Amino acid sequence: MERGNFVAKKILLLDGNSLAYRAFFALPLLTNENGIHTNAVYGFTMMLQKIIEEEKPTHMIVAFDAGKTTFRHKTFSEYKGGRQKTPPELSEQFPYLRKVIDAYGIKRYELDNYEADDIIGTLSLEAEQAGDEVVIISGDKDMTQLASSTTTVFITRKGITDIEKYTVEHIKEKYGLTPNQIIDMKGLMGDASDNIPGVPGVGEKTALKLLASHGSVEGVYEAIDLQKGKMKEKLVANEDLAYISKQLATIERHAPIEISIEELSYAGPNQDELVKVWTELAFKSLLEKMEYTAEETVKEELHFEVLTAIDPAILKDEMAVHLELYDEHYHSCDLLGVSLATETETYVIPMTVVEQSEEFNKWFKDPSKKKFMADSKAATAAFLRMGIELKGVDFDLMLGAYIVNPSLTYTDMASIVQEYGYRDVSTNEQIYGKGAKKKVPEETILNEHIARKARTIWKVRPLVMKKLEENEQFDLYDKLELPLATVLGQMESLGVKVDRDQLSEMGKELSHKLEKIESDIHGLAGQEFNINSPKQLGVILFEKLGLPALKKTKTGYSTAADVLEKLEGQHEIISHILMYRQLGKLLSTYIEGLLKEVHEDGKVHTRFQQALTTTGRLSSTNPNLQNIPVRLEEGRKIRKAFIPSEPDWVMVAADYSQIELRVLADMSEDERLVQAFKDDRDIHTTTASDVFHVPIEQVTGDMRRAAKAVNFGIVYGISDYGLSQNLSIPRKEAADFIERYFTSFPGVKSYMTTIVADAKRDGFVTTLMNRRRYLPDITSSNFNLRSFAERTAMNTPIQGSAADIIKKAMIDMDAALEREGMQTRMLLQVHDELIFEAPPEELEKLMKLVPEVMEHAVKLIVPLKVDIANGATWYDTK
DNA sequence: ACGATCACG
DNA sequence: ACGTACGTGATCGTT
Repeated sequence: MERGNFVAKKILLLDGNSLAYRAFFALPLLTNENGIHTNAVYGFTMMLQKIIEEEKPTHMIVAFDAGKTTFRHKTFSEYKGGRQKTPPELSEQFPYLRKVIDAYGIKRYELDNYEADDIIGTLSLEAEQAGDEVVIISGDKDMTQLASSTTTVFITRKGITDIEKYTVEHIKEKYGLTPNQIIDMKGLMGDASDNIPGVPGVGEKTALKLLASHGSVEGVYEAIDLQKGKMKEKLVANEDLAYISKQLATIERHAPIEISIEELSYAGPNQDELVKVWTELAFKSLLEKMEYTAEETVKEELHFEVLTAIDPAILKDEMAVHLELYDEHYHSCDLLGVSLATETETYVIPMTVVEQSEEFNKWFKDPSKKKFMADSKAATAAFLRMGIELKGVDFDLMLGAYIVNPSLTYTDMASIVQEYGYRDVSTNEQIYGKGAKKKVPEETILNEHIARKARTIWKVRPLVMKKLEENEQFDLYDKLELPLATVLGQMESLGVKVDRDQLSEMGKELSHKLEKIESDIHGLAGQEFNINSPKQLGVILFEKLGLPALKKTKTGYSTAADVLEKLEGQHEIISHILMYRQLGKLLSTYIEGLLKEVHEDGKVHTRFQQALTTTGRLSSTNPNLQNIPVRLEEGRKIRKAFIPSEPDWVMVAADYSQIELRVLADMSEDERLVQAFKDDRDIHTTTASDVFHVPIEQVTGDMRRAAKAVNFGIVYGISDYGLSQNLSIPRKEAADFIERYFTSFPGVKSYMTTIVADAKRDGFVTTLMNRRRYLPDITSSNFNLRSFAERTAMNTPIQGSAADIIKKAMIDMDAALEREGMQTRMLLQVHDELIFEAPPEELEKLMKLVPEVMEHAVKLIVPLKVDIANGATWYDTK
């Protein structure tokens, strides 16, 4: 942490492909309990552990070869020819290898048309010119050509952890050559493994002898007359091959890489991620070793004071404040204590002291006293349980870190701050344990943990702020996410009233229906079995009843709804199973599940996850109130149980109409799409009319349905296969639809092309409010990974901008209700809609106010449109 | 702990 | 040739 800029860099450049091959062939073909081969990943990991420990790098990267062909193939088409295909046992390990590297927090890089060598050659040159110390690690001796006074090349011997270090001196000693002459050696002797020919008949001995007297390939041919006999013949006959071979063996040191040394800084592994991937791979010995070292980690000593009473003098204008919670269920869990920190002081305040201190409460709700926190929404909601108000939140560590990179998982504070190189705080798991063994530790341990958290916030805040500024994301963070946290905290605390009797009544009815359907199914099957078990159901349908198995999953037959629907005409049992599934889902998830979540106040208090999705959307848990049924009437009835919390009040629901397509219109500036929204036309019908070249009046239901699917596809990052699946049509036809769509909406097409190109150039995409998502796979040579990243590049700006807009609307709405002095309460957000409860006397005003505010949350080149409805229950807001 | 399934936008 | 629509969470059965 205290590492100053004056400390020299030590840069480790690893050749990923070469090392993976080495590890694969050096170790026996290990298989873990899940049947995955792991030897290459294991060997690579062991090597990584050792090298990090011994070399203590400040910067690291693992470079990979991209694709099958490189610029070298243009020179010599047989380059690397005759090489055996990568064994599948090794190929399957590459995804895990990438996961391991990511968990270590090490950068990965690959570049179309170039090999790992070239990336490393280019980076090492950059480092050399800056005077930095470099270590290159590979299994390929070619790399030794890169050695210099500041660069050492480590080549793995036999095993993978056994290493030979090639310095300039070592190369001189061993071959009598300079690093540059290694290339000449390859030119003369070739390299069987890369299918570099060299001069036939010239081996290492001869090559070294020739170079000793002539210095280089060029030198040998300038003095060719000094050779005689067979040797001269061979050399003369193969002069071209010698030069080509030399060229092939030369590592490119000016590859067009879009990454610089500065971006490689290495801050150590993300322990949580490492545990995850090692568990997946079943690397037990490494896991045990980590637990051992985790406890050994030495933290900087911290002095703090545990307060039994609060002297107002310690409460400053700016303080880090942390509320420690026993678990993530902050609407119900124990509150374990509060800590405060400034530059010089750290305090721990037990909850009993907090509760009794009027001074603290006053300071806490004073908006001019700036609080730096880690999860201000949790604190807002948890303190509201005790009737304590929190105002003046000026920093939120979790939100800041999330804005900087939404792709990371924010499990606890230790994992967040590790991203910023800070390690002086334990993970919650280390302090409380996990599973059945979880418990509150003795007071001294607990207090230190809590104290360290406030200290951590204070320490890491400037680093997060700097990142936000650098990325021009401060406004997104400060004007959007931070104020939203408070709004969300209040919404969660308010909760939504649930009519338990209504749910129980529906549950009874459903149970009876399910019993009946169950016995019907068993009757039709001729035996009893568990309908909920896809395995047992598969056996009944596809073996006993002999129905055709149309799709398979990893584990057996697929019995998913889309598969069963295709079988509906073939056996009476199918429709019963579909009905059983539908009703069973309602009963277990939405009746029984929901009832379990109702608190003593007769309300459900969801938690909106604000730092979770990669696109910027919220998510909702315990219970999830963002997926309450609506599409089918039976399910929709569940919404009758969501009622206002005051007598005679009403529920109000307002949703954005086609917000994602409007965002697309805005970003693509496609003329026809923009005009369609300006004219307030039905967008799917308009699309159908354009794509099928028929007047609006002649658009049939099926045409509109197809157009709607295409519009969805466009938003998702279209592919012909995806569309064909959705519409159950041949892929060719789907491709044709897409083609016609792009002809009609050329602006959309060029937007899609541009956004993917931008993502390739920048490594990330952005939304309306400058939210970022990094897409490292966009340059991958793996078709699947790359395609996925490309679709994400198209989808994230759309989905994420829509998320930005409704978040802004929520903040504006909260302010509007406050400003108008209204009693109406905002309760829920469901991605494109907001749900309120309101007293009847405010209804008329509200029905105007909400659309007004939502439609003007941001200004796009197309209008935003909001539909609003009210009723006695959520069900009735349609 | 994980995959299959299905609920939502 | 490759094989998937984007983003989530809860429940169930199986390992």
